[in-house]
Amino acid sequence: MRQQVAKLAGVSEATVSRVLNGVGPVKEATKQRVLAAAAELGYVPNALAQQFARKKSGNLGVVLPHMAKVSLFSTYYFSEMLSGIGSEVQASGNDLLLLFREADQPRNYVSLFQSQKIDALIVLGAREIPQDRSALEELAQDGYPFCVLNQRYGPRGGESPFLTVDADHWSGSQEAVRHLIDIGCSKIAFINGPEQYSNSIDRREGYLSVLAQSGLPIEQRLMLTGNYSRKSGYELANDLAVLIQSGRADSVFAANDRMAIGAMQGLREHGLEAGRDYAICGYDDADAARMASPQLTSVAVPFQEMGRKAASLLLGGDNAGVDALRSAVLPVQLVARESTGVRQRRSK
Amino acid sequence: MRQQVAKLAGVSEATVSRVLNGVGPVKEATKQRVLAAAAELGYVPNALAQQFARKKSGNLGVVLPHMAKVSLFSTYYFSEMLSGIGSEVQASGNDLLLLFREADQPRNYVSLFQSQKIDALIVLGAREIPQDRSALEELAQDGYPFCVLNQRYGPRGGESPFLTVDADHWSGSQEAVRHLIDIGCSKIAFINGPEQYSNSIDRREGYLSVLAQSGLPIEQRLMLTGNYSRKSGYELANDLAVLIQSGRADSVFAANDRMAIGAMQGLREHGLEAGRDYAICGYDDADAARMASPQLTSVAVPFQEMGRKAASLLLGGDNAGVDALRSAVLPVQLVARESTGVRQRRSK
DNA sequence: TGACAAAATGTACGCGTGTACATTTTTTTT
DNA sequence: AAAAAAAATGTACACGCGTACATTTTGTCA
Repeated sequence: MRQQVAKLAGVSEATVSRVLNGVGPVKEATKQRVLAAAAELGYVPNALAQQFARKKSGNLGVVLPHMAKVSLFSTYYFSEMLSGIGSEVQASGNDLLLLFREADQPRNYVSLFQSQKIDALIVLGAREIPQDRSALEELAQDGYPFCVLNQRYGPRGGESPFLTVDADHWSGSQEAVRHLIDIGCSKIAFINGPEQYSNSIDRREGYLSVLAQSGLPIEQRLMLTGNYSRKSGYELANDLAVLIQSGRADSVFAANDRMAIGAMQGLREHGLEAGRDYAICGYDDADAARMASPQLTSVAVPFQEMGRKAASLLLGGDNAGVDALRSAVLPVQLVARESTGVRQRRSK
Repeated sequence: MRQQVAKLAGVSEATVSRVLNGVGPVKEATKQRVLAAAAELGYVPNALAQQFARKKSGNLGVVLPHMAKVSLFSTYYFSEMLSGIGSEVQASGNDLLLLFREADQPRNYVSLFQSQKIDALIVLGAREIPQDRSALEELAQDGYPFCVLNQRYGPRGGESPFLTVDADHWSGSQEAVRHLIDIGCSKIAFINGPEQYSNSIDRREGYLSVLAQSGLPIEQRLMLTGNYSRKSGYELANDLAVLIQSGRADSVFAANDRMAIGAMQGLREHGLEAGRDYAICGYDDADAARMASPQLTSVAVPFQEMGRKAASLLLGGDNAGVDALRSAVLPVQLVARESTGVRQRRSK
C-alpha cells in the first residue's frame, strides 16, 4: 500500500514516510507529489505498525475504579476529570486507553508499561491503602511516567513521592467554614468521607484550623463520617437532627455534595429545612448542587482543569508549578447559594 | 527477551509463543518449564508486536461527543453506558479506546479501522443529522463492525440500517403517561428534547399514543421542547406555570430528569409544588432523581446493560435477540416516587 | 520390531513501519 | 570550473511476534 503510493509519486517508500511524518529534508515539489498520491489512493498508515516501529503506543492510560452498580463516588467527579484528560490527549495527537480496576484484583500497572500498551498513566480514585501505595511505588521505582489525580501521598504542601495533581481542599474547606461563620454560624457539624482519601484529611484539617483561628471549640460529636454517598449523608441526618434540635449545631459542612444532599433530605424528614433551620455547605459543586432545593452552597473543584493538567504534564513537558515538589495543587472556589441563605438571582 | 525465556526453558521461541498463547499441542512438562522460565525472567510480551503480528489492536473504540464546559447531556447517561461497556471489554480481554468527537469536526470513523487502531466501534450520542448518518453509512458500506447506542436510525420496531442497541423509550413513555393518568391526571404537559435524537421521537409517540388510547385530547400548547438541560426545563417552567395555574395542565412528563428538575425549580418560584399542585415524571432515573425534592418519579433506563450488550455484540458473538432487525431494544421501567404523589419508604 | 500416524517441537519468514547509512543531486565556495 | 558542502533521496534492515511448514519425537498397531 505504501509501496503503491511511493510508485505513484515516483519516490521511494522512505520518502513517503518522511513526508507523512514531516521529518528530514524533503523538496517541496516531492512533498506535494507524495501527498497527492497518498490522497488519491486513500492511504492511511497502519497505526499498529507505526507503534511497533516507534516503540510507542501513543496511548495515555487512565485507570479508574470499577464501580459495579452503586458508585461510591459521584460519577460527576470522574466524568469531569476524564473530559479534561480527553481534551488534552486529543490536542496532543495521542489516544486515551481506559482501564478499569476491579476492587479486589491486584493492581498490575507495571505490566501495562512493560507490554508498551501505554506510554504514560493517570491514576484516578487512588487511596491511602497498602495496595495502592505499593503499586504506585513500584511504578516510581521503575521510573515510569505516571500521575496521581486528586490524591496526595506526601505531606500536604511538602514533597510528593509521586507526580500528583490535586486541588487545594484544605483552603477550600477553610473557605467553606469561614463562610458559615461569616453568616453567623458557630456550631458547625462536619460530615467527612473516609480518610483513606487524602482530601478527606485535608478537609478535616481545613475545618479544624478555621475553628481554631476563630476561637470556636472543637467538638468530636460534631464530626461525623460517611462514605461520600447520598445514602450515608441521609443516614447521618438522624444524628444531625438531634444536634441541631438540641441547639448543639447550627450548620453543616459536608465533604461532598451527595452527602450534603442526603443530609438535607434526611433533615427535612425531621422538619428541618436548609437555609432556614440550619445552613449547609457541600463540596465539589457538582451538577447536583444546582439541582438540589434549596440550591446547595458548595466549593467548586476544577476537575476538568485537573485532568487537563495531569495529561499535559505527562504528554507535553508542561512542568509549570510542579518541578520541585512533584505536585500541582489547583485552587478551588466557594459558590454561595440558598442553602447558606444566599438567594440566587433568577435565570441561572 | 523471549529468546532468553526460550533458552532458559530449553525450547525454541515458537514454543514459548505457543505456550503463552495456548495454541497448538504442547507437552505438559514443556509448558510448565516455559511458564516457570517466563515467570522467573518476568517476561511480559510486547503488546505492540503482538497486535502488529496479529493485525488486531484488541481495542474497542468508543466515540462520545466532547462536551466542552456545559454538557448538554447528563454525564450520568454516558458514565453508565461506559461502565457497562468497560465491564464487558475487560471480561473479553480487550481494551477500551476512548475517542472524543468535536462538535464541528468531521467524523472520520473509517480511518480508525483502516489504521487498525480499533477492531470495533461503539458510537454514543449520535443523532439524526446528515454528518452522523453519512459517517455511519460509510462504516456500514465498508462492512466494519460497529454499534450505535441509544439511537435508532431505522423505523421503530423495524429493520435497522446499522447494528443498534436502544431502550424501549416508546413503551417507557407510555408507562410514564399511563402512570400520570392512573393517579388522576388528564391534562399532561410534555417537555421533550430535540427530535434529532430518535428517543425524543419515541417519547413523543409514546406520549401521543397513550393520550389517544385514553381518549384524552392532544393539545399542541401542552407540548414543549427543551434541550435536555436543567436550564431549559427551568425556563420552560414559565410556560408551564401559566398552563397549570390556568387549569389547562395538571401534570408534566419530561423527557429526562434534568429538565424535570429544572421545571420543578422554576415552578416552585411560581409557588407551584410538585406532588401537591401538579404531578411530574422525569426520565432516565439518574442519581439526580433521588436527590431532587420531592424525589422524582422517573423511568429507569438500563444504561449499563445497554453498554454491556453493545460491547458483547461486537466482541463476543452474542447475537441474542438481534439477528434479523439488527437492533436490540431493552426494556425500561417506571419508578414511582414523591413527585407523582408516591411517598417513599424511609431508608432508601 | 518395523511401519506408520500423531504429537511435539524447531526453522524461517512476513507483518508495515521508521530510520541509519549510502548514494545521488543540488548548491555554494574557491 | 572544479571542489567541497549541503540537501535530497534511495537502500536495507530491525523491531518482536505469530504461524505455516519442515522436522523430530513419541505413540500405535500389526
